Amino acid sequence: MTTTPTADWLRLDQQICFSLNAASRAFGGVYRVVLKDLGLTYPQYLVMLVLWEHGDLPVKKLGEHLRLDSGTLSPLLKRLEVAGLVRRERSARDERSVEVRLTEEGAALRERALQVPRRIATATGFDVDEIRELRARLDQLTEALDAAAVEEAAAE
Amino acid sequence: MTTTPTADWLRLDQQICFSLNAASRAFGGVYRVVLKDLGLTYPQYLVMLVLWEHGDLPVKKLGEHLRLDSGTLSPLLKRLEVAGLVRRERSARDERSVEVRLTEEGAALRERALQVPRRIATATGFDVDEIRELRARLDQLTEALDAAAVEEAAAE
DNA sequence: CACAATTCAATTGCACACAACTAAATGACG
DNA sequence: CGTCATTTAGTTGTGTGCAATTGAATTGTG
Repeated sequence: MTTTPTADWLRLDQQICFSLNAASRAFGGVYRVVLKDLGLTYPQYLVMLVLWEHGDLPVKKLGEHLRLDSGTLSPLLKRLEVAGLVRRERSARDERSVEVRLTEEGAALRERALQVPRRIATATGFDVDEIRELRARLDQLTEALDAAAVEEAAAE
Repeated sequence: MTTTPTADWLRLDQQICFSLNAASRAFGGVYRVVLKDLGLTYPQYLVMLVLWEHGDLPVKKLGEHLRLDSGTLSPLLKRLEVAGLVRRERSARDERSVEVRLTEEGAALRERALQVPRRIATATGFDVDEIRELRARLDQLTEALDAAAVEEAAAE
């Protein structure tokens, strides 16, 4: 409705990306505290979530669920292996593929993790519906941004 | 309305943090493309935004605007200095402090950066009001999370 | 079967983010 | 004036995140 002067577009406090970035790091701070007893970082926790839900998976599939590539996952999985939570085994059927398997200890950790999402949800100060609403918005945003990134890259 | 079984809280697709993380990285992807001609990364762009808006600042103040500490800013500012966009000079009044100053080149870059926010805004697929709404939500979220992190940490 | 294209994980290099620590400078207080 | 707590950058170490490359294994095609 109001026309915005071009220079104002540069004002930091109008930058949606900055708010997103700040929220993302604020989440990181809460997760750091909450996950400390589990001995997990936030990305490691995400990997464990996927394994708990879907069972053993090759690295590739794991990456698809998390939108992460092997450059990120390889060292992360090695740390989880050192921690005794997963094993990595070459697939017999396809020697290129590496299966990530939960150990007993890794599977057992799930019990202690059950309380995490509720603690996080409480920390947001949002109720379930507000969280759902925000999630939908963010997913919509991600979809649009991914599409735009492809277009921008193609325009080079 | 519906009571959610505890186990479902662990389902990845319900994780607000995951959506936020995904959106944050999707933004990163668009910014990477858009900022490539400017020779800036996204965090470097944020630093330049602050300097363009507020003028020369000590590292400390810069960090307060961006919620970043010297461990992140020091190497980042060195890269901006190598790129010729800023100078870092010990304050005469307080030898502990380092003033970050825009060079001619750094100040000039602002002209080329003016188009960036609009390209980003277009990439989101949201109109101005939707962006404002989402920003408000995210800022509210960040505030709640920061407060919760302090409480959780204090509860140790 | 042979050979090119593809797939997949790992590695390398670069750039954050943040905790913990160091070191220098300042300021407050006795 | 001297001492000590505080402030401020910088450094180090760990852990992502991603682009680019490598190398091995597989698949598709003739």
